[in-house]
Amino acid sequence: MEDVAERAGVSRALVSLVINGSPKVSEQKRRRVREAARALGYRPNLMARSLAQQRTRIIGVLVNDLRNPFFAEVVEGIEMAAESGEFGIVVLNGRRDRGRELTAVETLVQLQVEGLALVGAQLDGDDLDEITDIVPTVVVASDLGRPVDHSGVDTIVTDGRRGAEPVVEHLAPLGHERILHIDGAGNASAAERRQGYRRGMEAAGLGELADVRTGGDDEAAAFAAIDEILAEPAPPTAVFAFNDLLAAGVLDRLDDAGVPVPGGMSLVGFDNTFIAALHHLALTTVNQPRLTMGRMAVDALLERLNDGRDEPVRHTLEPELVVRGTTGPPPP
Amino acid sequence: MEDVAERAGVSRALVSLVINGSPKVSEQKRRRVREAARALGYRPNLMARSLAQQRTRIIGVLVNDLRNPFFAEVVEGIEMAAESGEFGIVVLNGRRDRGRELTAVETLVQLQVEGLALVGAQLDGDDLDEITDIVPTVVVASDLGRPVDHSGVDTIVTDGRRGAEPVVEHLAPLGHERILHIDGAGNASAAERRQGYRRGMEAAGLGELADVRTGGDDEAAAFAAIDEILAEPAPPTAVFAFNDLLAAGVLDRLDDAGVPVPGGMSLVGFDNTFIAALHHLALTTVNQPRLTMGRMAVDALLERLNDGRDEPVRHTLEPELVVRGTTGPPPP
DNA sequence: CCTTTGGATTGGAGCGCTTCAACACTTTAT
DNA sequence: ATAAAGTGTTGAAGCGCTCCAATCCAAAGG
Repeated sequence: MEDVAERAGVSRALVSLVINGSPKVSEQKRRRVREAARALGYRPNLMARSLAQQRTRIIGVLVNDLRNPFFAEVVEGIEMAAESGEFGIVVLNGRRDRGRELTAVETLVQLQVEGLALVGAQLDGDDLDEITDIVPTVVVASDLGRPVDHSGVDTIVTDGRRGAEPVVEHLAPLGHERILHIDGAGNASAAERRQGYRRGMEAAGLGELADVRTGGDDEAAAFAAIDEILAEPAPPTAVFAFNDLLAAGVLDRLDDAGVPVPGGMSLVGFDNTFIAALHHLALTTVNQPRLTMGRMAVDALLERLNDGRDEPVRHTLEPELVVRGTTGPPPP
Repeated sequence: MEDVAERAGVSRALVSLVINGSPKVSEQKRRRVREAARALGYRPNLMARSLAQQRTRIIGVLVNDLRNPFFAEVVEGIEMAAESGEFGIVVLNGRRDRGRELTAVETLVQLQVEGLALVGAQLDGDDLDEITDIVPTVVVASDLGRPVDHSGVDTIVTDGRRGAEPVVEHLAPLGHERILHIDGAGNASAAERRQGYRRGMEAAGLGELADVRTGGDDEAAAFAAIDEILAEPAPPTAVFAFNDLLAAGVLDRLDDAGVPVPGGMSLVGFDNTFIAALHHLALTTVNQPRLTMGRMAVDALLERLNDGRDEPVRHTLEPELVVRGTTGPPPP
């Protein structure tokens, strides 16, 4: 910067003004500075700038698992919204590991992010308590494992219960009674989806038959559960999986076992990722408005940052059942 | 930091030493400082630290499209390798837009990243020329559209030609002659894969029948091409798509048109993403060692950063044909 | 007892930028 | 003519940290 100033024959302060597009710089000097900067290949140091400016214009994003297309798309929504709000984002990948999530949040805070978006993170209220005093936080989730209750935290959730109930309401009238749920294990969104399933079963008068097996959040996590139920005397006629990835795993396993879908078994996923839409899977699933979730998350943060809002908001989005080809009447 | 120092009854310099784990601090003061820091909820400011230290320990990653599982996994490989090298990564998403890629690189440079990894980026030599003088760069690609030739740039590529040729070598013996390639359009990796296809066709004595249609890099990009060829008098009996996503789109469209796969048409993808492995697709495809590519990219950067290497390296990985269920003999 | 040694601690300069008050110079009002 | 009010421009302080050289202190050596 020194060099640029010298070459343009002005002070460092003026260079700064030019770079930040200040209106009160004469056209002449502006040109001189611009040219000097280009000639020298000058690039402002973002670290120094942030330090001096006491702001970074960065939103930190912690995401549960980038390999899951669902999260990738939420992040994309966040990115787009942040961009139009003149913010950048830094994405850190928790890779399903709570410990990693913790250090990731720590890193983001130390990076001085101005807002924090937790996408499907496993962290709970206690972990966040300290953080949210420092930086506005928004939790984006399919639903909340343990409800967050802190005035510094906004939440954007799709109502997992109201997403899961319709699944049962769709299956029961088709004639299914033994409907199994393979859950998301410790996943943040698992609990509420489980609960929705249970309520749905009860509402359909199938409360006694409700059955939940432990799954996880990727293809492989379903294998054990499927092998297990197929070996049972009265296997379920329908499976409701925690998410699309898991459902894809179920589908594979059923295929291996020669069970036709939906002829021999109906199957429902969750998230409505592009995988579910592939005709060869044609997975019945529950849609979540991913891009919208991302946008709302950023909006919530910007309201705090720009407009000074300081009471929390809770946005709940309605998930929506998308019926495709993996559900039908149970086998006779 | 001032506060911590005061509370612990030491100087700021000592606090710094404790935080950076310097060995020459008495156990007593170390404890005092640690405790004061905890009590005050002190968090070092990464920006200030980087500025003073003149290094960031950050590797910048520019990725073509995070929604594509292929790239997501390469990034995951990069992340893991960076982590074990004590580096953090900042991932920016080009979202298939060259302009965005350009600004993203600019941002990363201004962020003072110590290394730059371009994953499937569309930028070419000219764009990089200026950058690579400043920061060690590694290009990770399925292959190189235009070969990069700059002493500051390392490359990790899978040989697209040697990935594409075997596809033809697999299809031709099955009896296919009219083998179509739907390409990646302007995508960085498209050219070489196209070339591999052409050579394969020629080697199989089918040079005359080589036919390339414009595609892209996601599901939708294939629709036009498929509709087109299905309307022709002598449609191909096999399609080799630029990548798995594209292949999935082809599969969908063939499904719509009632063309059985592989009965009526054989289909091959590229990348061997988890989508291809789903039994219901069971897509024949070409594997690329994604995690390895990511790791090698970081290794290349670290060699420059830590060991001072300054000649470029070119690593070429061998892609591998994975035969699944979407290829078979052509219809009679 | 004084000097030496070496480990522990500290003051202060400096990293590259922003920003504010002060200044110099023009223009307009009086 | 002088004062007032703008414009442009600049010097210098400060952002939160690191790190070097200098200092301090206690133990060891003479």
